[in-house]
Amino acid sequence: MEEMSEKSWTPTSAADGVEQVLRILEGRWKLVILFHLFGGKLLRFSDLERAIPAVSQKMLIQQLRQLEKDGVVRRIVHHQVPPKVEYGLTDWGQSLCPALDAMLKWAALRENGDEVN
Amino acid sequence: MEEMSEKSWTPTSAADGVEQVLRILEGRWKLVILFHLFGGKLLRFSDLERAIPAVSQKMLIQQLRQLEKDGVVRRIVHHQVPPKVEYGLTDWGQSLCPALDAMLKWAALRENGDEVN
DNA sequence: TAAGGTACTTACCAAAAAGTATGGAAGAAA
DNA sequence: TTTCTTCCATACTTTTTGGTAAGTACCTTA
Repeated sequence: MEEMSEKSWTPTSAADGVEQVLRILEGRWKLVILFHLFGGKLLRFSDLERAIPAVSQKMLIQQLRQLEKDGVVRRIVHHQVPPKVEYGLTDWGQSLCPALDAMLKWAALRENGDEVN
Repeated sequence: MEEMSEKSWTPTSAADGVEQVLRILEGRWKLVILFHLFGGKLLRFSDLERAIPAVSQKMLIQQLRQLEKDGVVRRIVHHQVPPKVEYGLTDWGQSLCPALDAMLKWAALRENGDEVN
């Protein structure tokens, strides 16, 4: 368990790889959005507003757009009036689960009294 | 593979958990520092400066201090003149590997032509 | 006495991210 | 014609983060 993946990384290239992921995930509201969409759920813009009351419309759409651009979220437009737009995860977005799980497990290690020094 | 860990998470609590991890990892230089310290290496302040030429002293010490405060990095002071201070990872810091690995794997999925839609 | 190496501080400025407030399009229903 | 719903867009302000430059403390060696 001394290695990272199968590829050979330098400290810099590995850091770059992880940073790409962080850039996708970081942003005040992205994780909450993602966790609301996991499990194949499709939510409308207004559903997300209700689910995350603290977010402003500007922030919500901004984070959704970035997630979409990064290929994590997909946008389904129904041409109706009033408008109906649904948001869901792409397959790649769904496949984030193991990584997030690993982070939660790491965070959990802390409380479990494992010596940190 | 539909669940997150063994615990029951709400979208909000899971997002909070992951965000705690992101807050530790995010910061312009933290990942590079971490990847330089992986494998039990002990590096002096000046070693890190040389290893990461683009970082300023202010930034380097700032990121190190934050990592230390978060329990990821440990600081070993040798009382000498000129000063000698070494930095290394804590056990918990080392145990970050699987999580970072999962992120690299996720990033790699993208190129592998797996349909994103 | 002066110069130098190591590990920092501090003051100051710029850029990026987040938040607030308001406005608008597109029709359908009253 | 006015109103209503939904999904945004835009201008502006505040907060956070990152960066630059300079200085400091300590003791050693020449």
